[in-house]
Amino acid sequence: MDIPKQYDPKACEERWYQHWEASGYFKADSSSGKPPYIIVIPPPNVTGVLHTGHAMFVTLQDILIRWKRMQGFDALWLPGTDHAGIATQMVVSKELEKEGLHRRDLGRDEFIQRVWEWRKEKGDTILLQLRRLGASCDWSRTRFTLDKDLSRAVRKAFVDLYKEGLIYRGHYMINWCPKCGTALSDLEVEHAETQGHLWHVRYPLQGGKEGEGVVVATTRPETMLGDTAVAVHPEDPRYKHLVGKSLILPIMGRLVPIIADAMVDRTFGTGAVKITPAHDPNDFEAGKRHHLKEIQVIGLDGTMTGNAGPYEGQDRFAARKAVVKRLEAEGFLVKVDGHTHAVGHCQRCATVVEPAVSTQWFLKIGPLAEPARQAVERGEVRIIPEHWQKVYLNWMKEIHDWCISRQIWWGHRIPAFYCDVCGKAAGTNDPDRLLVDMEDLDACPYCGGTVHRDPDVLDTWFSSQLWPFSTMGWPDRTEDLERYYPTTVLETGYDILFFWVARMIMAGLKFTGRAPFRDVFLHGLVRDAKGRKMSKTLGNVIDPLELIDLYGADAVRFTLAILTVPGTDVALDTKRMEGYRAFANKLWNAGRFVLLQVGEEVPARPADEDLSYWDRWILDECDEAAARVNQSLEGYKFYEASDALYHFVWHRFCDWYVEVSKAGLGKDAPESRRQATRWVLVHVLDTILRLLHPFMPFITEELWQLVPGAKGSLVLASFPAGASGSSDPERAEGIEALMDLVARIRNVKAEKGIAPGQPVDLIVAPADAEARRVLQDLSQDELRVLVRLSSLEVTQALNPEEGWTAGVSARYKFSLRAPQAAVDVEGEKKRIASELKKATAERDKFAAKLQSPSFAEKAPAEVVDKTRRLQAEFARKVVELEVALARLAS
RNA sequence: GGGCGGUUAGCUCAGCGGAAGAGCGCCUGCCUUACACGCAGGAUGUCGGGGGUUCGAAUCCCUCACCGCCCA
Repeated sequence: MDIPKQYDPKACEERWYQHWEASGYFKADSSSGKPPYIIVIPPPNVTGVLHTGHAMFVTLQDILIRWKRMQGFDALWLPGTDHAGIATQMVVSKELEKEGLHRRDLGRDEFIQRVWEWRKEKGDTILLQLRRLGASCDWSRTRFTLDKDLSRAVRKAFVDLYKEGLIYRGHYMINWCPKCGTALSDLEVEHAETQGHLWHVRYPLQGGKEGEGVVVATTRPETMLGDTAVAVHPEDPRYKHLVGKSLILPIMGRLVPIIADAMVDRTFGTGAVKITPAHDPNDFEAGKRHHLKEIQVIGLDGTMTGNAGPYEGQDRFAARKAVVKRLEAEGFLVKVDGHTHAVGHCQRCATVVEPAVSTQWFLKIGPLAEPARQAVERGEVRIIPEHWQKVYLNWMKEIHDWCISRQIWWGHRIPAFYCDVCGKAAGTNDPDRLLVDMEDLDACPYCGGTVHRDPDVLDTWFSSQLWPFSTMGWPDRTEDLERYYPTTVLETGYDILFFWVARMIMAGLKFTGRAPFRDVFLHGLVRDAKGRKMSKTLGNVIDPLELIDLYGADAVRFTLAILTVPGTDVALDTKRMEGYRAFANKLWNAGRFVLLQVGEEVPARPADEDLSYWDRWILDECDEAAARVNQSLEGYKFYEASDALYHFVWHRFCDWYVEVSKAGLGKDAPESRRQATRWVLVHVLDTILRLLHPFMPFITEELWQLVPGAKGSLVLASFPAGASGSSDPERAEGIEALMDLVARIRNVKAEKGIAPGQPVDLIVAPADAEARRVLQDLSQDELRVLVRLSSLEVTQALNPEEGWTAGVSARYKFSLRAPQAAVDVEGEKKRIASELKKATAERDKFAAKLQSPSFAEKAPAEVVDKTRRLQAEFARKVVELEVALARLAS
């Protein structure tokens, strides 16, 4: 067998992936009779590039899926992509710009054609990239949100909600992105604290004396051009007498009434607020209450309208400056304060969002939110980590209607029609709700006249909310829907809890009567090494494909998994990744060692009595590790599971058992001992590879194929269940005491400058009969391998002689001598004194505890016991170190 | 303004009622026949400040400070 010294990911990743996929291992099999375990993928946008967020979810979801598949579940991981309306339209528009074209130049149909072409080219690259990470998706079920079937689901959902009266159309205040040229939902607006100004402007009182008037404070002075009132609090003594009178609007010269409204916060600014119903959500409401006119002064393109008088055609921000300048020049500007406030920005293009009044489609959310709230409250849907549940419930309580229409072209076109003849209009004037249906209309169902279709498309998330069941064939009652819905786990980033998760729960309950998943696990966001958000402007974006090239997919996956601590964002440090590449290599070499020792023969299972003390110990540890992995994964504790594996493989198996096995494999060892050792090595390696496979699929498969007796693929091998608590605690303590002895001996050698390879003479005196048994009967050979010995003597008492150096460990004291090493008495004293100091501190700490009168009474017996044991152990150590020190001094 | 997190070794973070931990970094030795992507040894912490509950607090409660996120 020829195994290279270094693991080379490039040599096997692609090969194994192709083999797995071609063998159909990832396909769910509804006829298998196995219990199903289902995850639907958070569909990546077809905009095309794999980012660390994708790497994260692939890692976590693939771990779950592979783990459950190995456990014997009919595991289905359903993949797909999202058309991502605004984002994709933006990307393709930019492509067009390179050709000097605007989408309007092409027209709607041709533009959409171009997007489809683009999608065809890019849409599947992302799915290929997911494969590079090892994603074991059932690719035969790949879906796209604009597929015919999924589009039908979207239409069905829209039609049903419309017929039920939950979808309506109306003239309301919405968020408008002037750059994207579309309405946005509240969620698509990101608020950023911005250092701005609070301008105080005096509006003169009509018929008042010179200087008489009301001062209003505003952060957006350009909107004053559209003011139609000034509001004060009805109880405000400063302004009570003015209510009903009128003010002269500066620049425009228009009269605006002073109205009283309880919404006014008397403590903010001057206590008087200008009312601009067309450009502020609160003012819009106030305008409705007081029947005020809406004067639109800022157009949807972000420039001032004809209503803005002298500023018509100016950009909104230029107009702001100009207005302030003029107010100042004319003496209306009273003062300017610095003021930080939250400014809304478009999630997609970062443009400042404009509150605007516009006719849009809305989904009445209350009736959907209530059951969705209850489902989580009752625990039908579990959100993990738990604190997100509070966030969810909080949001559900304050949820408001959802603006679902978008003024773009790429997406699901709203199936609503308007009559050109009788004026019947879907959403607003359609008494029998005939103008929205599953089939397109050719003629008005009311008058037979010609109709035209709504040009708008739906918010992308409107289709995403149906994803767990539209991908399964809904609204048809397909086999897949019957078997694989509801799904088991929804795993995604917490940043789309509202956008996606909450809406899926609402839609799932509404359309299928069932919550779409049982568990929701929300992972943190991947940030850079310093914990900063990755952004193009910061230049700290990490490309997962580059990482895979550098470290291998397994190391990338393992890093992401072990960094996933519930509730915490992930700081991705490539230093860290180097460490897990080293881990992969460590595993590789452990495998190399075992395989080279064992050869191709399948070792026979040894009789129980042939197992050594160390054999039994590592088998116990192995069981414990397996149990811990299972338990941790059940609770979505990816960090715990990965850490348990890392620790077991490196610091139990490699550091100790592999070393110790060299004794069992030695030429002097009896054949039964060698047989047993070989079996244990193979058994533990096999278990490790199975346990690690969900985390590191490639390297584990590559190695496992070489394990004697391995049949088929590791993908379908059974996952070890392990057993916790079944191991022998006395043995574990015995081994630990030996490890401590070894560490102390190595320490003495290192401190004395004896090279690790230099053999020493050793005399060990165990502290008790058990310690003696463990060393003398059970571990002599092992000890010889762990520390190079030229001679070993186990005695009752140490008789110090010239040239020997003393050491004390937890259950053993010892003397060692290196033939050529000189004894440095002063250095020796220093070393022992420092050990003595530590031991004394420990002893006193426990003694103090025991001395507290109520400790023994109130603390549980095993705690008191343990404290006594530790106190005694350190007390003994102190005494022995003191003796050793005294000898040196004499 | 409302809510939610966080503050533990130089850095990134576990631990969440019973001996202060990991990885990386740092220091000192080693090519010891699986691995230098390695081996062995070592140093490093008033567990943000203050108060309380408890036999016992990094861990529970109160309070303050600072940092971050979400929602208005």
